[in-house]
Amino acid sequence: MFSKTAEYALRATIYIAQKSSEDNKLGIEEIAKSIDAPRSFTAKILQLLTKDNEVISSVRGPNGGFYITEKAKGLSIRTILETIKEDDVFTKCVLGLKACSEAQPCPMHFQYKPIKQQLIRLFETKTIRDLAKELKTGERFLANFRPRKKTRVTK
Amino acid sequence: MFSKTAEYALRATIYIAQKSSEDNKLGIEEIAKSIDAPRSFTAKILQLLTKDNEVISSVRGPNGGFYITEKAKGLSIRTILETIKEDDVFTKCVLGLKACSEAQPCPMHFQYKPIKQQLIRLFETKTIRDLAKELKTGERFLANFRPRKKTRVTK
DNA sequence: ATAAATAAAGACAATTTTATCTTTATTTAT
DNA sequence: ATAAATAAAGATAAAATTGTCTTTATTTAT
Repeated sequence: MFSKTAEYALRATIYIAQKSSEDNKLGIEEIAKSIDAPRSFTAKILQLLTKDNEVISSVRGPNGGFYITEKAKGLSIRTILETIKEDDVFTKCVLGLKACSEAQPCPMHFQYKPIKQQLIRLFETKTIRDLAKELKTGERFLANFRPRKKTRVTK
Repeated sequence: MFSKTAEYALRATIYIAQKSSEDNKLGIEEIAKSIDAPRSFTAKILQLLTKDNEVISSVRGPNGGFYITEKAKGLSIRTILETIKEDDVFTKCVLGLKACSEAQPCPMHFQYKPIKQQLIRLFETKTIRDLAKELKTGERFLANFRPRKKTRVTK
């Protein structure tokens, strides 16, 4: 569904939102490791998202790193995808027809329409904060490996 | 959502299903033109789909070309995508997490799940024949340009 | 002021996807 | 049998995506 770029962008953003704050910034090393993505590539993607500090904020130097403001946490997941220009799913025809429209629908158009609308609704409704919150409960995961079995506490 | 390969595969298959029969085969030239796809690339993709004549059938030589058997027209749209290995949408995690599962869900998992299921249902339910039929009514389009305005019949 | 730590920027490289071109094999019609 | 028409196969190339490395700019702590 999404490109690697989009996947890493989403994972990184959610991770940063969960773990960071203005006075607890995260380094690229930690971020990349935590979301199981290539370090330098992730850095490049974050550069896109830090343009004008719109989605992600960053500062350089010691104790620098990435974080997300409370305000930015209110942005929708779709916004992340729009920022990196990966929002084709929401706008394009399933069959890739430029001319596909309500007036000149492709054979999938009307059947796909309600699904697409749900997709849009989901990605527009869900905020960065929402996803970060879910993650915090420990019932959702970003790490790409099996969790260690809960060590049973023996008396 | 889909790669160019998948888009062309779907368009070509639907087109062939609508226009061809065992004794009216279509040449690659016509197919590519009709679905607005690069000729040689489309040929390559059709090669994948004609493997074992499973989805699309072909014969070489004069009056040769591509067609789809009545039996194959009963195949689902998902089958086309599976044949060319473009069915990630139906199987992979939205965030690209290999470890994502019911037991270790990503933050999007449960919200995305019903949408994914509808997607699967749509692509598994719809057959090649269904889409070809819709196309035949003239109320659906594959061509990627605006239709000429209906010439008004004057007395 | 200097050194250290960090992200940003830029150049490059590898891989995958998309696309084209040429040659070969097959089939049909003559 | 031969020529013509077609798809199949293979080789190559262009473009896009994914990934890495090096240098630069910025910030902080000393």
